[in-house]
Amino acid sequence: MRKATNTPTESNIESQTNPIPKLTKKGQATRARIVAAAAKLMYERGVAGTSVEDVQQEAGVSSSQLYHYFKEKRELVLAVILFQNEQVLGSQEPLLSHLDSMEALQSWRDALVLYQTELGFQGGCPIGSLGSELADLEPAARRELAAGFAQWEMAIRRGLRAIYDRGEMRSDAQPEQLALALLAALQGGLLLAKVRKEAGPLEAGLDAMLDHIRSYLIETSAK
Amino acid sequence: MRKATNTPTESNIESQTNPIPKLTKKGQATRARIVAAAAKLMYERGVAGTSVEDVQQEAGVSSSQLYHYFKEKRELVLAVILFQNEQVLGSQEPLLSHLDSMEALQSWRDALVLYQTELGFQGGCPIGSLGSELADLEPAARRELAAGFAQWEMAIRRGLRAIYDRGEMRSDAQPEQLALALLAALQGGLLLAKVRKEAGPLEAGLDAMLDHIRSYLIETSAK
DNA sequence: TATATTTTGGAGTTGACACTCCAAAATAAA
DNA sequence: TTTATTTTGGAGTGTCAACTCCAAAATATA
Repeated sequence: MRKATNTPTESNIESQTNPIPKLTKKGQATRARIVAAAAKLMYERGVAGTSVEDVQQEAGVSSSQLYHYFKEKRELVLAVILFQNEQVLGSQEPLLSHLDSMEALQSWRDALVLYQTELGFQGGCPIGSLGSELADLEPAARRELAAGFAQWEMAIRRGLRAIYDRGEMRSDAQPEQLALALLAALQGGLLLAKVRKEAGPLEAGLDAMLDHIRSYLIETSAK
Repeated sequence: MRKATNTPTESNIESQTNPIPKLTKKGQATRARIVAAAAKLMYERGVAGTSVEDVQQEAGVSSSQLYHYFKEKRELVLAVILFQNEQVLGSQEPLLSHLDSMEALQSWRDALVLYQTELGFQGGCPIGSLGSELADLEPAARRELAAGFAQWEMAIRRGLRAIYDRGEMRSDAQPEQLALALLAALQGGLLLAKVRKEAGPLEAGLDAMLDHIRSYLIETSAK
């Protein structure tokens, strides 16, 4: 996205209200291919580092095709954000939907660390990276990214809340705060791991936060 | 930075080995003005979103001046990173160099939250933002950013270590891990706050981690 | 003061980028 | 089958980006 060039229309509401008005099965497939290609490239190179032409090549479509499905690059970026929101949340299922025990939290932590290690600590979190780049530049993008984080936070919160509601946590624990703190530690850990190219920060952040959560557990062996 | 255009030279070592070979007093001032201008713009718009021409205008210099002091944009970016490393660490002094009590940690936390609130949660951490954008694209930049984080981590670590060495922490505490975890929570909190435009995530992340550190304190009232 | 070096002005070059256009092919609707 | 709509190909277009060049002014050095 080139600074603030050619930006005649500031409107950005109508884009996601009716995202797919009338698309043939073939059309939907093409559109999906474009979004997936854009998501991949923007994850690897950032939004500004990915040209529309790059996306065309990666998806194997022509210029007119891309602009048939997306009015402008910004609209494609919004579609990519929705795509990544689904991907990130989806790829953590079913772990994410059952974070209602210390064992489940530990498994989730292990899976995250393992996955990032396999990736070589490249890319970090798709939502986090997009957030860092776009939050102050594209209000519409910021909103969607915040929604993605909120979904994520809620999934964690539900798990902690379940533990709390089962009476396994001291009453002075605040599952909501802990969930948000855990997400923050995760995001920070991912960022630091990406910059340092090592698992240490991610492990330290998550482990400390899990330890902290553990410290609120009641009796029944705080394993 | 435009994709991978005109990138004939991959060498990037000689740039910071001898950063300021022979510069007049006037020359140093001009160079400093350029770096400060670039740092400001890149913090606000990202590296890719800031053109060399933008920097020229902001600093009030001509094209030949900028390219007299910096061989290419990438070299300017490296200078900006060094600048931000100093700025970030420097702006937290003297708080950062005396994080050797819970009270000091709390004051530091309060200052961070207050500052971000005043900023309207824009920009986040200069090092973190640059890290997110550049870590996977510019190896030299990644190294400098990692060094900046390391300095930061060390400052925190020294504080926690002092508490530990005074015997005020349980012996099973790991000041090194806690320091890194605290930095992760801070970075994640900053990122989430930037995306959500509210202090909540930053407060939750830091408070949880400070609570966790507090839980290691021995007797002497865990205030 | 004389000479070497650094600093500056500003026009110019090359290429990439976001986006447009128009007609043809494919598909759906009637 | 006919007609309307969607999908596609591919060649533009204008702008802006990074970077170059050369000579003049300012400053340091001898």
